Amino acid sequence: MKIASFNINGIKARLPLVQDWLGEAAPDVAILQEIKTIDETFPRAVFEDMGYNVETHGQKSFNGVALLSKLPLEDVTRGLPGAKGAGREGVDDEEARYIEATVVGEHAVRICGLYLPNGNPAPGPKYDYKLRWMERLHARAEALLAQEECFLMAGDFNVIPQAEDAARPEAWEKDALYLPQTRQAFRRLLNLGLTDALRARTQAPELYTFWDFQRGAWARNDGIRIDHILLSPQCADLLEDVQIDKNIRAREKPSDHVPIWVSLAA
DNA sequence: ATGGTCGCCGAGCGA
Repeated sequence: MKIASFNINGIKARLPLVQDWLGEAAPDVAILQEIKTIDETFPRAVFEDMGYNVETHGQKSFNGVALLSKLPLEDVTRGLPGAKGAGREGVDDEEARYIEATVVGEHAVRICGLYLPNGNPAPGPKYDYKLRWMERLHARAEALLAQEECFLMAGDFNVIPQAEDAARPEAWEKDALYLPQTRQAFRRLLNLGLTDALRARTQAPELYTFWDFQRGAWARNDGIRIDHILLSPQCADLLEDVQIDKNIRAREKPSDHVPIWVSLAA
């Protein structure tokens, strides 16, 4: 089972690219972030015509996540539990950043798609929200780990885990993506027993998933690795391959992120 | 130090 994550930075602007990529990469499951639209205007029929089941958790203009799957998406939940002032219709967050569903192939895999808050500027209320959100994600991971089943958390974590995950780490020292507290919260997630799929397979440097639109970052390969797929122990047992589709960044009208995917014996 | 670029939508914010 091939499972891919891609921050598309707006589905309206990215539809041709996403269609081309899905046709070529043919993931069984695609986890999308920053759809930047409401559920009603997400072009679900385009993906249904390509053989995908579609579940979205959108909002107007910002954020928004979606799951596409060739197999049925079961037990879909929207929103990360634990927000202060949780409320509307079972959704636990003002910002649409989290969706879960189960896909059943040879094994059942719980898919957790997430768009973690950027957190800049730090310090400040946005950084506080990011750290609280990471605590809530930690709690959700603990709850899922207690079930001892196969699950993965994938998406745009907005975390540069280590210096080798940035072309110029010194440029990020005061940034919410790389501050010590941010990286500690990410390590705490891994220390629960989750596996960073990419780092389980390679320690190679310069494996980036994001290049800023500004300053010719792509042309200079001034990238960072902030899109991650974390595997539960039962899921890590099934890991066959992990890759970053770097070539997608060189296309017409690219996103600033590229896809990352795992292949599981599931 | 600043500005540089995108996408959302139709001004300015978020990244």
